[in-house]
Amino acid sequence: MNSKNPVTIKDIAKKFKCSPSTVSRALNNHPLINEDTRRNIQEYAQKVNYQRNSVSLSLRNKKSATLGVIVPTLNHFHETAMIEGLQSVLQIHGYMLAICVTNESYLLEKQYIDKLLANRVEGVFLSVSQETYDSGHYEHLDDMSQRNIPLIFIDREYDGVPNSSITVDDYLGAFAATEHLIQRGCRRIAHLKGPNGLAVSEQRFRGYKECLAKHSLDFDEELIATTNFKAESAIVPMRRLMSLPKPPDGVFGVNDYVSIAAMQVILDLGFSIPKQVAVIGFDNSPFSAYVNPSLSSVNRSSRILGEEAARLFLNNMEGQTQQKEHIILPPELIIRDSTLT
Amino acid sequence: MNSKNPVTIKDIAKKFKCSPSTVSRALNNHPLINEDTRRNIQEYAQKVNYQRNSVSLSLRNKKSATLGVIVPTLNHFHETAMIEGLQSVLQIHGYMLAICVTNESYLLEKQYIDKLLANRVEGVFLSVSQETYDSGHYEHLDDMSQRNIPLIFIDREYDGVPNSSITVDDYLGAFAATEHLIQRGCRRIAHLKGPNGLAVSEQRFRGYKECLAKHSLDFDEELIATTNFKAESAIVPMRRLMSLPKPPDGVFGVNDYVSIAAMQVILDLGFSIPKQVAVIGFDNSPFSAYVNPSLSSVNRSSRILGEEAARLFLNNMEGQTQQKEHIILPPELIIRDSTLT
DNA sequence: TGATTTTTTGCAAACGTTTGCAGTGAATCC
DNA sequence: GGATTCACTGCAAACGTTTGCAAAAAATCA
Repeated sequence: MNSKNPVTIKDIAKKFKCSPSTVSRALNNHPLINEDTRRNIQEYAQKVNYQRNSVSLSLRNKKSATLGVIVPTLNHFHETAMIEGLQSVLQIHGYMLAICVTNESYLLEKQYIDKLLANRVEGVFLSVSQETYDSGHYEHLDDMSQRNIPLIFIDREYDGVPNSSITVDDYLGAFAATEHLIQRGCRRIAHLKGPNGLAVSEQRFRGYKECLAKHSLDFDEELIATTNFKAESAIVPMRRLMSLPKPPDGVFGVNDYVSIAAMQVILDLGFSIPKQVAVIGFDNSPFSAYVNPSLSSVNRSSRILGEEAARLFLNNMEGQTQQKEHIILPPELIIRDSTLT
Repeated sequence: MNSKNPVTIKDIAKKFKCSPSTVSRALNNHPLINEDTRRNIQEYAQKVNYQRNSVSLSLRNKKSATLGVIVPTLNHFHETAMIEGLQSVLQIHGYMLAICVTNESYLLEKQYIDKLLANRVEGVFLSVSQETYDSGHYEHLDDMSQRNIPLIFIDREYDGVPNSSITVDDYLGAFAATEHLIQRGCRRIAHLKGPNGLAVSEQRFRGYKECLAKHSLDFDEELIATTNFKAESAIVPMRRLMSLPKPPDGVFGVNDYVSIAAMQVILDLGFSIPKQVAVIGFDNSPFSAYVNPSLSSVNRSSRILGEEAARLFLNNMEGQTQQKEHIILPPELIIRDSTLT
C-alpha cells in the first residue's frame, strides 16, 4: 500500500489478466466494453485509488490541460484578483494554471515563455513586462503564434502584435477621474504617472491630458511626476508638487498606492483633503474605502477581467475561430471622501 | 516554418540520417559523441528552434519539474508575497509553479490535490483551507505521503499531520502586539479575531489572551469580535465595541484590513487614534504605512517565508532526508502612529 | 450444424524522450 | 596482419495512455 509508485493501468490489467486497452476502455466508459468488466475494473480502480497519469495523457493527446499566466508582479490587488478570476473559470474546465512572475524583466519573460512552450501549455495569458514594452522586442512571442498556441494579452497590451487582448480602458478611466476632479472645482490638477513607456501609464496620462484640453485647462509639465507604482516613489515628487508656488488643488494618482502616499504627504504638510486638495486613485483597491479620508478611485473589475479573459480563451478553443478579439472593459468611477465637494 | 507541430528529436534525426539517440546525446552534451556531430546537431537544433518536450521528459523521468501551491485566496499581501518568494527561488532551479486557489473550500482543496498528483508534481506547498481545518479531514493528504511526495505546510499549519511546515509565530506576534498596547497604557484591549477554528485565528487569539494574563489584565469576552479577515466584516463588531459602556482603549486586529476598518469606525464615532484608542494590525501590508493615522502592525516577512519554504523543499529533495522540519519565523513589531504614546 | 452477425477483447503503434547494451568501423598494438 | 582497444552510433525498451484494426468469443440465424 505504501508503494512509492502510483498504480497504473497496467497494474490493473495484470490483476484482471486482461490487456491495458480493456482497462483503459473500462475506465473511460467506452461503449464497446462488457458491462460487468467495466464495473469490476472501475470498482477495483477506485479501491486501489487509481489516478490517471496526466503526463502520459498529455504526451499522447498533445494536450496538457495547462495554461500559463505571466504577470510582472503579484503586488497589486488588480493582478491577483485577475488571476482569481481566471482560475475560477478555468478550474471548472479542468485547466491548471502555471503562474510566472517576471518582475518586469524581459529576459525572465522570454525564459518563462520558452518554458511554458516546452511544457506544451495550451495557451498563455500575458501581461507584458515593462522591459519588454520598452525594448519593443516581441520575437519571443513568435513561437507561440507559429504553433498556433493562443496568446492572450491581459491587462497590459502590446500594440505591435496581432493577438486577442483584454484590458480595461485606461484612457477612459483616467479621463473620467480627471473630469470628476474638474467638475468638483479643481483647476490645477497634478498627475502622479506610472513608469514612462508602459502602456497603462501612457494611456492614463493621455486621458488626463486630453481631459484637461477638453475643459480648456492648461497642461502644466511641472504638475507631472513619475512613479514606479509603489507608494514610496510618490513621496518625494508629491512634496515637490505641494511646495510649488501654486500647489495643485487636485491630484490624480496612477494607482491607489501612490495616491495614499500622496494623501499622506498632503496631510503632513498641513493641507486638507478634499477641501484644499482632492485626490483620486486607480484600481479601487480593497483598502481604498478605509483610508482616511476614504479614497475615490477608478474601479477596474479586476476579477471580471480575469473571468472574461478565460472565456476569451475558451471560445477560441471551442470554436477554433482564429478571430482575434479585443475586449476593452469600461472602468467605473468610485467616489469617496477624498474628492467630495 | 509555420508548421503547427513543434520540431522533435526525430525530425532532426531524419535530417541528419542518424538515430534519435544520437541527437539526444548531442543535445545533452553526452561525452560519447563526436565533436563534429554534436556541433552540427546543436547548430541545426538552434536554427530550427528545437525545444525539448518537457512532457515526454516528465513521463520518462517520472519527474515533472512542477510544484503545486495551494492557497485559500490571493486576497492578501501576505499570500502573494509568499508566492513571489517561492517563485523567485524555485524558478532558478527550473521548477514551474501551479497555483490553486481553494477559496477556503475543502472540496476544491481535495480536487486540486488529486489534480496535482495526476500531474505528477514533485511537491506541494499547502496552506490549508478553513473548511479543511474545521472538518479535521486529512485523508486527502494521505496519497501524497504514500507516494513520498513532499508536502510542505506553508503559512497555515495543520497540526494533525506529520509534515514539514513553515509558519510565522502567530502566537508570538499577537503577544508582542498586545504587550505593546499594554505598555503604552491600554487597559481595555479589544480583539478583532479571525474565523473560529482556523489556526492563525486561534494562535493570535491565544497570544492576545495570554499576554493579558501575564499582565494581570482581565480577559473580557465582550471585547472579542469575530471577523472573516475582510474589512467589511469588522465594521459592525467595531461599532458594537465602541458603544459599550466602557469602550476599549486599544484594538488588536487579526490583520490590517480589519484594523483599518476598525480605525475608520473609531474615527467616525468621534474618538481619536491613538489618544483615546490605539490600534494595531497584523501583516504590515504595503498600505499600512500610508493610512491615516499610519497603522502599527506585525510584520511577517512574507516573501522570506516563501523563499525559506522553497529552500525547505530543495533541501528535502537534495539530501533525500526524510527529516521533517518545522520552521517558525519570528514576527516583528512595526510601530507607527496608531499606537504612539 | 454451420454460417453470420454481434459483442467483447487484444495487438500494436503512437506520443517524444533517454539510456544500457550491443554493434560498427577505425585506429592501435605487438 | 590479426588481435585488441577505442570512439562512436544504433537498437530497443521504457515511461503510461489511447485507439484503429483485427481477432476471438459469444450469440443469433437459417
